[in-house]
Amino acid sequence: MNAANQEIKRGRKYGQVLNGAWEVFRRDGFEGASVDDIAREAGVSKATLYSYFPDKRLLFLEVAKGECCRQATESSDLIPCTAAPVTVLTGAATRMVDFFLSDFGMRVFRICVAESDRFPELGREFYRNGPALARARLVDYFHEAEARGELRISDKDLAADQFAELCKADLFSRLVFGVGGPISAADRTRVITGAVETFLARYGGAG
Amino acid sequence: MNAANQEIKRGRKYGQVLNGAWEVFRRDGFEGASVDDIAREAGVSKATLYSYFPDKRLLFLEVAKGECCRQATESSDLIPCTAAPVTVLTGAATRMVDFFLSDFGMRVFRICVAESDRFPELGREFYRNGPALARARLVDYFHEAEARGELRISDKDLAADQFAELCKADLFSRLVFGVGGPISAADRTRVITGAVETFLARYGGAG
DNA sequence: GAAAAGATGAACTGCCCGGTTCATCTGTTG
DNA sequence: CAACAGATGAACCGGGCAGTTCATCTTTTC
Repeated sequence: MNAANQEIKRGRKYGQVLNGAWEVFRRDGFEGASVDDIAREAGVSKATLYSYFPDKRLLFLEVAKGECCRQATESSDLIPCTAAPVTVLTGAATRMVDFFLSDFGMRVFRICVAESDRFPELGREFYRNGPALARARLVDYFHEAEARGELRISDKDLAADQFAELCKADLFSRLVFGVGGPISAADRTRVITGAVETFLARYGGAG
Repeated sequence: MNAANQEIKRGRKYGQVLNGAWEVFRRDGFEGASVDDIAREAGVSKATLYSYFPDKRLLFLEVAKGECCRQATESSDLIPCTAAPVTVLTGAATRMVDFFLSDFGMRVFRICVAESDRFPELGREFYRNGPALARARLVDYFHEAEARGELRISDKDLAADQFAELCKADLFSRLVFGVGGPISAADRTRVITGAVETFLARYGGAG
């Protein structure tokens, strides 16, 4: 569709290469992944791989871009925003927690951080059609809810960011630093309800 | 003092090596740092370096451990906890934001994330004498403040985590994903006051 | 000042990896 | 069947890096 794709030859095994590359990249990161490993994982010869992609770096960018798009379209299912704020916010919090506790969310985050020097545009790309979308949707909802008198928020951008951060309480450190053992369903509901309660304590119209 | 230190020979240029290694590691990460670079940066021959440390991995662990300890002892200056909650919390928030916006905080975080596969114990070590200390101090303060009737918190651990997360709103994403340009003093105060206000809206005794 | 301990630097080994090449094989199309 | 494009794999190149070695130089110690 765009210029970047035109630079890259397509062929029968194009998809195989992308899938195998994503598998190895997310397992080993950019430096850790060897092109031989990728070719083996994709069930493709190294020569074939290099006939599609000029080098490892572009292959990585293509894979990451594809995954971000997939993620963006996948999570574009909206919420019914007319329900009570507790309901809407709990749903949003659940989806956010599910995401960054997911295998995918964690791996992408890891790679973004680890490769932020080599691929600064990668983090921006991921943010743009990931967290930024969620944030925009939240802000939209805040406007509607405020019009209905359900919420009262002066700095809606900050409120959205605060809500997202509240959803990470406890869980995020445990994941990133490997502390506190596996995360149970009870842990998740504790954090989610806590986030919603704290948020509504500040911004709830009935507060 | 402990077993690990006994395994490592000391010598005149021991400190030089550690300093140079830290410099290169925090600049280039673990994989990115070459032992030759470290030796050059430390003003020491490679042979000398290897006479102290059996391999690159142990050198890295020693450096990271030392930095974590230094950081832990450095930030052990307590807060006067009898002031009004707004004051105490604003002070705490400022210190937290300063930390994870600092060069050091960001680099250590990056390395922890990037090297979490190779060095899972590193993240735990960092958390133990970094965020965990701050959290414990906050929880202690919550107990005292609650006894004075200034705060009302049922789940104090969760509250401490929420407060820490609130301090990261907006700022964290911008740092990690390289979005939204440099962070101004106004950005910081906006987030800090917002965090304190939201926290007190939920847990403030006078709320 | 002499012996011992430590430091030097430069060369060297072995390994891994990114990228290239090429002769050969396979599948498709007319 | 013939022609052709794509796929193959194995060998190869060049470079970088971890780790070793060693003969020589410097510093400490007595």
